[in-house]
Amino acid sequence: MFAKMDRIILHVDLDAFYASVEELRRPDIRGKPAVVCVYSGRTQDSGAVATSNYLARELGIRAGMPIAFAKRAAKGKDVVFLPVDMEHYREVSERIMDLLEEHADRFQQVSIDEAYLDVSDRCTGNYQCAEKMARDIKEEIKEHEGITCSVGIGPSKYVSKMAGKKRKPDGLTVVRPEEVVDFLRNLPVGKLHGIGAKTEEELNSLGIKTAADIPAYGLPGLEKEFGKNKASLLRDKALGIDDSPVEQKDKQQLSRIATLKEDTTDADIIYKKISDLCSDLNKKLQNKIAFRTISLITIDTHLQTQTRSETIPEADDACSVLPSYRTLIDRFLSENPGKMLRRVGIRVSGLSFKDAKGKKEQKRLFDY
DNA sequence: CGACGTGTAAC
DNA sequence: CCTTTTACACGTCG
Repeated sequence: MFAKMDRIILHVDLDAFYASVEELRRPDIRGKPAVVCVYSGRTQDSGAVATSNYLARELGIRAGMPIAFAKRAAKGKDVVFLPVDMEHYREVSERIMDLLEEHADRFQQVSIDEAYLDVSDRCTGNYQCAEKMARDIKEEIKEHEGITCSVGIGPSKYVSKMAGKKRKPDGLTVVRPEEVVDFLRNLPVGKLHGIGAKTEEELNSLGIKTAADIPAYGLPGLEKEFGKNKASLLRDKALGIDDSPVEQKDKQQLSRIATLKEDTTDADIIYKKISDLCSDLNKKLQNKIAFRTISLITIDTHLQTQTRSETIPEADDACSVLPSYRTLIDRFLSENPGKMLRRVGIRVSGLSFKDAKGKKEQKRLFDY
């Protein structure tokens, strides 16, 4: 009989990634707080913070914050503000991900700066081995690319992710299977990966403050509040239960969104922007990805998002479906008379991948 | 059930 | 005075 061995999974998170990469090529900003920004281009300083380095975080400057707020926090201090350069970060990321993949039996990149490595086979259940691997990986990335990362090790993706959050930057945290419940127990629910502001608020209002409070509340009670599905999800997060495999997933959708120079209700202005976004998306599609559903995304002056979508005969060229987008725009406008839009976007979904001969292929969507 | 729209979450 | 991209769950409608 072969008992199913416990898995060992590493979560690798590149520290303050965009900022770290900038510090590498801009030695002059080292030792200073640095803020990497997405400028929206409508006014000076309109836009949001993509990443800040740890010195900037000490000033309270965090990802997602409006640039104008960050500037206020930086007032009088020597803080460097830089625009994002995604192309460059993607190059660096790609090289690092290639390094990481070498160390894994199974590999899953989850974003530009994060990946899971299943090392169960090569470490045969030995956490010492996994820890050594993590140190080797950290050293290798430091040596080859000059940046630090934080690694979490645990028996599942979720636990490794939570472990990694414990010590940053340049951290290494191991949570063994028998330690999982204790490790999570006293964490505030909002700290659990997958529990955001809304759910945190809802849990708190029930008197549920820490992870341990969740199972203590009882599954039936949770189900009344959250429904069967989410209730069991919450309980699993509290107890560190996660069987999801480390595997590269196919993309389900691709989208592009942009901020308008000025708020508008004008179909022609919107159409023009949509047409730009289609051209941009085509660079990604490369005539290799076909789609069956298109969506128009709108964000109004109050930052409320709405979508209008339509399933169409399969297409592989975003620009070729511009007439359908025009229809969606007109539909949206007639259903929302006078609504001022701030941002507009497009999305294609129902994707399938085509090979060189234009034939449909099964997997491989994640390559693009 | 498939299509569509919204909400939540994470980066 | 607030970016961008993706995923997924869920409610609703026909």
